[in-house]
Amino acid sequence: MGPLTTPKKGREVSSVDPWTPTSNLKMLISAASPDIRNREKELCMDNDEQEGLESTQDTENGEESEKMVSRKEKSLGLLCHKFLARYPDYPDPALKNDICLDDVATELNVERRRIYDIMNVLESLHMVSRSAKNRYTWHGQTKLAQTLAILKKVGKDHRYDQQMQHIRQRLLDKEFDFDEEEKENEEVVDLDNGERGQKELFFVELPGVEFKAASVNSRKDKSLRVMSQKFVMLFLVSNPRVVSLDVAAKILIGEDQGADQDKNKFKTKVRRLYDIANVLRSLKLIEKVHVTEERGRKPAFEWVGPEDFPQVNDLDSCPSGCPSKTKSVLESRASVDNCAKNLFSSPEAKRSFTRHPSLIKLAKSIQDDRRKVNSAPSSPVKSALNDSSGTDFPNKMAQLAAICKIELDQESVSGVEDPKPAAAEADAAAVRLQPVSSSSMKPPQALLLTPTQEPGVNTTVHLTPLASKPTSSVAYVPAQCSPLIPVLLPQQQGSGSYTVYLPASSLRPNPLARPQPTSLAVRSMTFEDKTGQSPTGQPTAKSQQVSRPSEVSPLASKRLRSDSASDSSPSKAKRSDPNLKDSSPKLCEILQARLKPRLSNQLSSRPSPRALHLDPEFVNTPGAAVANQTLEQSLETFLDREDKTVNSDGEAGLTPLRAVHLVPGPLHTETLVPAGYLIPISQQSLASYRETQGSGGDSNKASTPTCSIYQTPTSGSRPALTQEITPTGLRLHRPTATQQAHHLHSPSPAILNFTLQNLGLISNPSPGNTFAAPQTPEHADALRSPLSSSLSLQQKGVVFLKTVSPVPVQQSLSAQPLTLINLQQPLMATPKGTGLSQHSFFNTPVSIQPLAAVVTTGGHPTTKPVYIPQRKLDVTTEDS
DNA sequence: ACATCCCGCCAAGGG
DNA sequence: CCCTTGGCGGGATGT
Repeated sequence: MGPLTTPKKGREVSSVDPWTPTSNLKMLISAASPDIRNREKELCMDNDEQEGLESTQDTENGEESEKMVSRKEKSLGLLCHKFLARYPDYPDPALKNDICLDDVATELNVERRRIYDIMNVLESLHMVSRSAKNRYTWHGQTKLAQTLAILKKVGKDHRYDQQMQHIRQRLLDKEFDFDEEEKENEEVVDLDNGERGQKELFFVELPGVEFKAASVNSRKDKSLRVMSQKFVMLFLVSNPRVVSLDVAAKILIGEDQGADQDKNKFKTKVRRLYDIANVLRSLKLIEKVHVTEERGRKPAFEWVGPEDFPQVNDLDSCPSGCPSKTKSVLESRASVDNCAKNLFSSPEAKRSFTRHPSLIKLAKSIQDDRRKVNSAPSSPVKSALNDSSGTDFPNKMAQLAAICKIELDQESVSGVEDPKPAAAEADAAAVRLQPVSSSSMKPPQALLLTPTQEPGVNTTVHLTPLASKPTSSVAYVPAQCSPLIPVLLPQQQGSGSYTVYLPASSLRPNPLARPQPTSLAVRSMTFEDKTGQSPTGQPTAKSQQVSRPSEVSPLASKRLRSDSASDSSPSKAKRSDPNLKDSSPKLCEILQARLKPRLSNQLSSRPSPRALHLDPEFVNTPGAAVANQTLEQSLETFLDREDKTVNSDGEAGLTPLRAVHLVPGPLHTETLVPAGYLIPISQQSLASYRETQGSGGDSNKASTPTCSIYQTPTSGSRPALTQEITPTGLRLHRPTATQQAHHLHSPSPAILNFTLQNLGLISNPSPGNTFAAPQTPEHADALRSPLSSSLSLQQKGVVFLKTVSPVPVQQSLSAQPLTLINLQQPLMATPKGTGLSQHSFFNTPVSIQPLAAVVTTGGHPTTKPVYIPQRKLDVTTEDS
């Protein structure tokens, strides 16, 4: 109820008044805290002295007074507020919102260096983009939803959630149980690591935003930018949207981290995280909180931004590429070129990607670290965290797949192809609709506000169909499920595609050595309610827990083995990488080619459609040597891999249940990803591939072309939500049923496939997501996998966030907490919620104690699985 | 004593 | 060579 109302309100409000964070800020600033005003005054002018002088004793001069100003007044967060106040949240695309660093620095009266810090994080969210030397272009939140969706997707692909779990566990273990379990875990982990070496990703770009300045290209991988994106990803993939500083730092350090340097590195990383966090706070995307464990409180941040968006799917929808496509063939071309450039620093790229110097540096450092860590043959690694090298590969593949999907969507849209099955259509519709519904979130509003842009473009074709069908209902649902469900991004400006740069860090197959636990260990958590309010009661959700190492280990080991077997060894992976590289460019071309005809007339404005960048290092990976394989081969490999992985997962037995029930055939469906790839193929010599795949991998695909595949995720996601709601035990059965029910419209095999995919997808989305990635080798999760989705849900459901602010969002519904929560969050995102929060925030200018957030998890009755929450976590706002 | 994180040195890269 | 970027870590400031 609360949630519902909230949303409505939010929407209403939004409808009435477009949500403009900036505007709100401005208003708040002007109206609210004097402190802020003072600061502004100081900045802007000199006005007089107002009370602001407080700190200063005498203040002879305004200047001096400023000097006296407490450090807080100079905080990056405050500076960022000031900066944000200067631009509209949703700038008119038509206008050129140019930002001159010099001017800003002067006006804000700060050193330039500080502006760079802000710009870097804003850039990581694509709120600005460097247009030229001293110049940035302001995008505001126009692309925020899309960006977040992508980041979430990428984060999941990289299994950040798992990594976090591992780290947390590790920390806990160390703290608690030092030895035994740890060792086991370590070993397991090690194995996993060996298999997967996870790669780090580099900067994720949006289609429309790409780096404009050539200069920029070279440094895309800069830490602040990338770190910021990673940091955000952590929030987006974690169940309770709470990320503790130490965990984040460890993950961001490069997974590896050796014990020794760690300390220094850790400190530095933490410093940067604070910098980033301050900006994100000013953006109202996160709030500071404290996680309380038995041991003590740890600083942490909670995501308070929009939640919803869909994953990659969004992109697809967004991609509406239509517009982009339309923009121009030229652009596409250009984009392609860019892609190529990005991907390959040098022409030689194929063979070995050249790294940018910076990259090299990173790689080195990373490698060094890893070496240290790994040096021990069986250095412990966290299974979850890392992924085997193979994993990395898959991740990349996934990214590519995502891109492909997007493109496919576009194609389908433009082309109208689609033999989609009804179900697929429905799903698609849902997805597409979502954007709108989702719009409850910012994005939608944005759309409303600025109809000009996106409007027509993207949706034209897509929307229509959707609308026709289930629109409202469908849309609605998604919204609820939002978290899991893929939502289309409202903003379609950008094409769906995004570029991901992978760092070389992952060079080693087993990158992660398990970090040694630092003093900071985090515990797994269960959230308890602190305030008595645990929401309505149900309360108990558990946060996740870590599966016990011992338990996991066996499975993990199994999994690993299976994976390895399936994977055909590292060599394969290596090969694939190269292939990918090759393929990616090709794909781009292909896509473009396809698009061109359709696009024929488009506005040239559209930048590149999408580019994928794989990390050069990728190439470097173990074998490094790479032969060029044809795209086809690469694709095939990729597909095979996925299949295998999938199978392996099944083998793992982790969650065979799901797979089995859902679909026998469907399993193949996983091919979703593959499908994406397939698409590209189709263009070239696609047909053959598809067939091959289809026959070999999935009959489904063949039957349901890309569209179905594409959609699948969406539909799947939804169902998953539902399922999740249900208790664990029931879940399995139920979910299926529900899903089916959802899909009832069209029982076609395609549907089944979708369901399967969905399951997989679902699993992915779910925090636990053990399952999600077909490829994931890991392990411990495996146990969870079946449950994982449920757990995650539970967790979600369980967790209640309370905001000090009136808004609220806290209610948790007993029945389907998740849904509610999701809604709420979105609501939060919605104007009202935000407004409130903002108010609070603003009121307390500098220090910000925005909302106190309390996360409580109840006991978590349901979790049967191994993953029982071991410890409690209390999150409290830190105001005090 | 510890958490935060500002400040600004200084290197890298581009022109 | 100069200027823009921005990594990085000392050490000040807040709690």
